Amino acid sequence: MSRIEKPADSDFARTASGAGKPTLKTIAEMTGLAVTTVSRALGNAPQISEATRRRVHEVAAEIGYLPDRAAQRLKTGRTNVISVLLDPHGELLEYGTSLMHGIAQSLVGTPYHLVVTPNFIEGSNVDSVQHIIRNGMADGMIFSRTEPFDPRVRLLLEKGFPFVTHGRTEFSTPHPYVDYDNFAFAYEATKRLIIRGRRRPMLILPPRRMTFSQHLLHGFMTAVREAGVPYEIPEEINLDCPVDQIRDYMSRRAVAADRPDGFACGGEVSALATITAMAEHGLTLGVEYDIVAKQTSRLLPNIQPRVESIYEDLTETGRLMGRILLARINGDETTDLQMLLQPQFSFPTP
Amino acid sequence: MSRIEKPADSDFARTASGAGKPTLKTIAEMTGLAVTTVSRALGNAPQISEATRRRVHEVAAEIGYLPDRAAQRLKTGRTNVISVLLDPHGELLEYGTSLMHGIAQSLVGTPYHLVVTPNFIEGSNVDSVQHIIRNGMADGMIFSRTEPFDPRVRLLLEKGFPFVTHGRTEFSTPHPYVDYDNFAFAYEATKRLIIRGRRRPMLILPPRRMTFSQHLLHGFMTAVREAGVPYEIPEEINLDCPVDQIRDYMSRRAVAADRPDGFACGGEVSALATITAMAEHGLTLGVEYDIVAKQTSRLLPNIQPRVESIYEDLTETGRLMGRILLARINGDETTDLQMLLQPQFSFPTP
DNA sequence: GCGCCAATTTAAAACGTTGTAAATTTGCGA
DNA sequence: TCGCAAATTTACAACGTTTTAAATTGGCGC
Repeated sequence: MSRIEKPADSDFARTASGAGKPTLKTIAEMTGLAVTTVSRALGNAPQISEATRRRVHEVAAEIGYLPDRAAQRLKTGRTNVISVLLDPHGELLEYGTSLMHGIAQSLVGTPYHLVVTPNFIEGSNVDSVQHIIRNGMADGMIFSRTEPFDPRVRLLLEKGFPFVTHGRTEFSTPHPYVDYDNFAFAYEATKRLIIRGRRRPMLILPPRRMTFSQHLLHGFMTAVREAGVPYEIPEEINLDCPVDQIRDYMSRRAVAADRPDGFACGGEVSALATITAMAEHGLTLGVEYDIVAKQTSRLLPNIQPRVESIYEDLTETGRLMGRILLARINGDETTDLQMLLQPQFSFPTP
Repeated sequence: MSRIEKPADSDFARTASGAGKPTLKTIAEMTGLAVTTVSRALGNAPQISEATRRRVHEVAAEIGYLPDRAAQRLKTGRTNVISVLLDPHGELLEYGTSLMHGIAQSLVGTPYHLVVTPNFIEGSNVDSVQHIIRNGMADGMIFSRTEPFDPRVRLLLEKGFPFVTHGRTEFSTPHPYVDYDNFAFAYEATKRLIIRGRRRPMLILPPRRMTFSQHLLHGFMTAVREAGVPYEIPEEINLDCPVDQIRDYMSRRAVAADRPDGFACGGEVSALATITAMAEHGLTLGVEYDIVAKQTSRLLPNIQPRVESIYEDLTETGRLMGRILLARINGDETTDLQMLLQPQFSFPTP
């Protein structure tokens, strides 16, 4: 009994344009050379004569030859793949496709492809990493939102697998990362609030487990202590909370006797939620309170009321991450492997 | 010619970590079967006895065998790759990673990987498609923002290459798509503006060349004609324009004698820009004018002033696109290949 | 013209999988 | 016990590339 044939099985591979793709053999036949020679010529191996090297390249270009990824991968064990771990929170506003665009840009002109890997297993994102390493799914890996002792980083370091993180860790072994100076951001943001006369600043943090939460906290605390003002850091909410939850919390705080009058927001969403909550109680931005927010889109400067915003360029971040990862994969030790991007202030500090 | 028999010794198995990834040969040696048999057993081929089929599966599971993608791809010509064409405008707010998340979700549990392909060549996005088809880079393709006679679609249809678009075309040959009913959106949005007493609605369109621009226009015009009110459709700006350009335009229109008093916005950004521009001239949402906007994030309902918004679920869209594409690749003709998602109104039509 | 080393080119064997065709075993009736 | 088909397993050849080792060519001094 023959297997139940899939009806039409989109047999693209067998028909039409899928077939007849030029291979090394094609070029070999056209030039009268051996396949091996063609391979070496294209790989610019040293022992090939300049004449044949050039001829092979010419023919290859003419017929639009492109090496078969599968065959190369099978033979060499190199995948030419960069894996991006898709963040469960990436669906939210904060993380647009900017990072992805940046990474993709850095890969143009290289043989590397960008493969998006969702977290297969809920919660335990180490398993995705484990899976990729064990099964040789990629030559390098990129991910975000690191924790001080991020188990993913630990595993990758242990295995010696190339990677770059968006965010730092506290491992003693250094590893490649691109990060935003969240200390500087929080420090500057808070200082501006204070300079404007705000006397009870609030900082809205991301989930505590993430490294950059500490950096923000540190920056905020430094500014607050320098000024000697009281402050507030809500425990109940964080930047990953649903918008309405943040708004509700703010709404409750808005009516308290000791309500905060300045907000350092780590993202656009929390800023908007705050404005909304304040407005519900007749409080006006710039009058009863101020906000300084980090923005990753170009959105905030264009809404009313005007929020002071400090920009984080995620596209550039992605570009750098890609570049660093490629260098890392190529074993290039000369490139800087760690980058700390400075906040871009719309206005100079007063 | 007798093969050198290794006794089927369980110690032969390299159960431990690292170097040697298990292959069919590993399983063959462990079970004492031939590689071919193991392959068929794992593929649930009919002529394998139930006993061996089960045993092979057990061993495979035990050692965590996973077929080598490169080898499979090389042999079968199938790549197990879905290519997503990265939109040059995807970096903007409107298109978050929602679509990507949706697609990725639909691929979980399948052997398919999601490869993000940027437009290599500026402007001419047909070349990316051409490249993917010619070089067999993927088994299927997904992209957005179709035009009525989109050259990408034409090419893909011609070549018989599996794909799904986000957006429709006007080709007579039907092709798989998932689209949002932008006619319904624009019609409803405009009707609501009119019901609220607005007498000069404005519609902000995406670039005219895109199919859904026509749909929006049609929906808007239908509502406007039914009501017999004057209307306005700016030529100078579109949804892809930078935020400040939209804001400036709105600002100019706000002071005109015949200023529009109702806005049907195809996205969050244009809505915010409009609010800002109006506020500059002392015009208040809900008093001098109204907005009904399409939102793809959950942002708008949480800002102040309150914009009436109609939701488009891009994650669900991505999920559907993935599902349809997989069905298409498998030659499954039973699945609906075209889906038109209806707008989700926050409130029922009065 | 010969020998020999260097410069080129080449054949053959892999990488891990699947398809084809052939070989082996099994079951069962005569 | 044999024969013969059906059931099951198998060997072998690919897919397109790179690597290893071997073969061919060329140059040059004699």
